[in-house]
Amino acid sequence: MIFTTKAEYGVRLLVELGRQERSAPVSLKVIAEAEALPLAYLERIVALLKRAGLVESTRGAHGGYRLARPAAEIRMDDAVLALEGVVAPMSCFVDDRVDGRVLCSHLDDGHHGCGTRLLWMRVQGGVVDALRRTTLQELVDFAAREPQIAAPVAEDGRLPLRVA
Amino acid sequence: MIFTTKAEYGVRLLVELGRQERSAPVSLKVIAEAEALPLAYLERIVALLKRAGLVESTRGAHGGYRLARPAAEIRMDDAVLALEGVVAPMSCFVDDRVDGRVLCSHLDDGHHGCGTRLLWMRVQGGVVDALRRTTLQELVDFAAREPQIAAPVAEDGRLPLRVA
DNA sequence: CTAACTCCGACCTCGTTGGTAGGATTCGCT
DNA sequence: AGCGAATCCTACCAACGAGGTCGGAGTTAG
Repeated sequence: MIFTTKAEYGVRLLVELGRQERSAPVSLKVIAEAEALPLAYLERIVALLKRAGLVESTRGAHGGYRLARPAAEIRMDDAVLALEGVVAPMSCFVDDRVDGRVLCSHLDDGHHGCGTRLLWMRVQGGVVDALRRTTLQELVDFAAREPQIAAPVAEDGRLPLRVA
Repeated sequence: MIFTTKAEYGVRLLVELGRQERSAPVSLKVIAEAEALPLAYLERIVALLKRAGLVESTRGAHGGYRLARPAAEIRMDDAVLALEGVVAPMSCFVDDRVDGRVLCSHLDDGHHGCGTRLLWMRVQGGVVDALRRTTLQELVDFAAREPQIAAPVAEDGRLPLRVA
């Protein structure tokens, strides 16, 4: 699998926040129940988003989180970067920010250059591209008009954050 | 990291085979030394390529491996599929071959559909696309005209498979 | 017959993933 | 003032997969 649950849960969390665009802050407890995710784990994940400036928090009673800026201005490459760290196809890919190029550390290991570099660069390009051209707003809209397969609302007592 | 060393080593191995297009079979030992990879581990990796029909083997003395078809006809999506198994961005992605669609298992978990599906589908599309439009031949050519950073030939006693 | 190979399965070690536990701290409310 | 709801923070932990080793058995040219 390419991404871990950090990305999965983190993006889900962002989508939930995106539905309540800029209203009162939403507590993690509510989100955890709505998405059926472990609260304690979510706490650690949302910390990543906060450090990246994608999310704001207010502490104390009736506190919670909300988006730091409109969903349309949150690109998913920022989100995933914050959640997963650098997205690279192989461990030998280091992004050296000096000249902005991504290079493969196998280059300097003696023999002919790493024959796989071209491939991994294309793959990484594909991923980064897909992430960058997707905004949180799109995901929110997409989730909203999702076809409901069955039993749309909570037969197990869970509450959707919002019905539509 | 997106891919494991299986993909890395496996593709490297294919590139090495690609350089000797259809000559006598090359033994793993030679490749292992040329690429500085563990022989025993390579054995298991090449088995994956063989099962996928990308590589042929001849046993016994002076045996070894060679490409089952011309490098230009080997697409990297086949290679990576053989090496890594299905490439999916998340564990919830199952590719059900009945109708050819890729779907997310979170769809049937009650509430509103998985808000992240659109994103992961785009990402997967980007990866698969990059893999499919890259042939082994391209990698062989690319590796051949690699700029040598320094000390091109073996100061540590390792032999390049071919000087080029 | 033996050296050089491919083939195969069991085993092992280490780091990461995905959590949990337990507590501070900060605030609204009464 | 004080309680409860929330964010914050660190430490801990079990399970799993990644990456690799080992030992051997089957095959074949010289």
